[in-house]
Amino acid sequence: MQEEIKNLIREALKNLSIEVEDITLEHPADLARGDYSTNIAMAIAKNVKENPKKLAEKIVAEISRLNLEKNIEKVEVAGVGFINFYLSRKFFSKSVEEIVNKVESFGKNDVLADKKIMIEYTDPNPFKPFHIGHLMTNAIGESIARILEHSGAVVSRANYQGDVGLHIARAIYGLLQNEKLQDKKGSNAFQAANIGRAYALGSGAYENDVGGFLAKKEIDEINKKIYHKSDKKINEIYDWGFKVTMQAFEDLYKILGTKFDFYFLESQMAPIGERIVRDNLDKIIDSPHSKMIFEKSDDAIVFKAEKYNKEGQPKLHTRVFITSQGLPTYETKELGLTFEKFKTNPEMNLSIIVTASEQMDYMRVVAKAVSLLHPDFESKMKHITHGMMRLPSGKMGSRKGNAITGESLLNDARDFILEKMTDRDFSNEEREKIASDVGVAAVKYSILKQATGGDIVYDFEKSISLDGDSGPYLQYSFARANSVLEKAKIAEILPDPHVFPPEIFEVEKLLYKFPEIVLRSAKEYEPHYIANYLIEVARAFNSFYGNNLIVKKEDKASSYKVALTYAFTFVMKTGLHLLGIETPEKM
RNA sequence: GCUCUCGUAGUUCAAUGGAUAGAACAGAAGGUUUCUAACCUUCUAAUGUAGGUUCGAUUCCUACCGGGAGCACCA
Repeated sequence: MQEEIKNLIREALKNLSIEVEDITLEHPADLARGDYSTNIAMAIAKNVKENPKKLAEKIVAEISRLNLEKNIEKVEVAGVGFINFYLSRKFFSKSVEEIVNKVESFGKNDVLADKKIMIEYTDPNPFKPFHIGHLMTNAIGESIARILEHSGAVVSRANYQGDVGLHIARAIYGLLQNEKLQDKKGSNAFQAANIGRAYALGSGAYENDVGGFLAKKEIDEINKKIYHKSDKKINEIYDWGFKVTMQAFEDLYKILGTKFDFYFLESQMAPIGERIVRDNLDKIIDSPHSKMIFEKSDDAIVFKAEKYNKEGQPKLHTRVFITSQGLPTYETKELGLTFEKFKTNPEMNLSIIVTASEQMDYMRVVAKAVSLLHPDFESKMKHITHGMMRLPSGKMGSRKGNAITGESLLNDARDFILEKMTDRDFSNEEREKIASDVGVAAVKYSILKQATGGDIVYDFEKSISLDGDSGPYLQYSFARANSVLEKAKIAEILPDPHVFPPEIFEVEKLLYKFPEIVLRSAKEYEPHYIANYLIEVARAFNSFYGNNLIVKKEDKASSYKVALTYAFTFVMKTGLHLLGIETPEKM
């Protein structure tokens, strides 16, 4: 449609002997101002030395002369020189027909056809709680993965875990201090929660160790034992703790709707990265200034990235890759990880990492090192960052008063929804499943409704709120629409997009835009365009629902309204899927 | 100090350089013998400050003010 209108404009301009390179065509913010709009008259008015409004009128006259396509109802000049296009009733009924025929493939595009993309996200560490930041990364990563898939990409999901390091020593210290926490009965979540408590215990002991550094010393000792696997008892605890916390994460992924294809462990990436760093130590790379990548400095191996700073690009700084103790740092592991990803997937076109924005600066340094070592990779790496979950002061803690973890938040959301569902007639199993899906929707939506870059002020009450601008609102609209369709089946009213009524419903003016929205989300790696769009569509549908009786035998347009309702459910279902949100048929 | 980010209704968020800055929550007023009221309808209310570029700026540039993050052996 967009191209059709552009060609029409181009033709009209040609008749007026005006040449243009590019025509911008957009949707006016207000539906009352038409379905498409162009600013072309204003843009070229200066060059042609004509009043923009008069020019716009000439163009419109020309377009009208060209015989309007039957898809366009009318064209008019508005404001200071905009040309607005109003699409015809027929266009909208055809778009409803298209959606009904395509079902859930409506909205797909092929800009990334056959591209192989790996996306790494979530990255919780074994022995530590899955906190709300992981929830945030997971929601964003999963949604982007699905959006890219909808654009034709072959996506693999990767998770990267810190399976060695001080955090584990702290947890094991805690477990040794309080053996009750080593309870091996109960669910994975229960055991993992105990390990989380042990971690908090060990962490506190490590940091507040004023009495002669006993705890600190002991934890450092445990750390070495973990590294060398030299202590049988610690090995046993480690094996159990690793397994049970990783399994607890899996249980959460299942609830969240994520399935990873690759797991990378820090301990395995370390030697890979270390070899790369040591092999390139003091090596002069081929560059006009004969600069080195890795060099020694105060016994450590560092990368003085600031040497590569360029005007107009983010400033880089020095990072330590191998400590003076000879141990690889996070940067080296990340370097190893990057190379390992490309090695595992030689055909990979793009490697995406999703993390919090605090990691932005050193990831840039790592990326620079990678691209100096392997220039091919430079354009194939993308780091997507998101803000922090900030808590409004005085509102800490979950409903049960504990610290908020990802799991407690999801549980609280689910319980809150269960309370709301008392009047509905469901089996226990159904009820649990629906409450879980709606709870996940509430949390995910509150993360995905805003642009990924910024912080999110995390308000528990609001995040599980079901009103207005929320995930459950979207699901509710979907469930309602389904209910209408059930009724239509019973009444034997079949959908028919051809018998349309004269009036055009607002929801129709939104549904056909879905593919454009998906495309934009894919290009910008931004799920929130879809979230905002779905709210608009849901609102329009709820309004339609409120003002029309859809299933009504006597109404000739009933079968059209049923078709429109089907179209709405398909778009909503697909859109929510792209956000990583389930669509219960009933709620 | 340097770098990166962000400043929009009372609050939490939108707005590919365009028209009357859009929602939600909170507040005010209505709506249920009809398909799920987790809903609908109506009202009140905002671009940090000062310049610049432009026909036109919330958006781009500069300075300032204010919040957040990062800046050598933690991840």
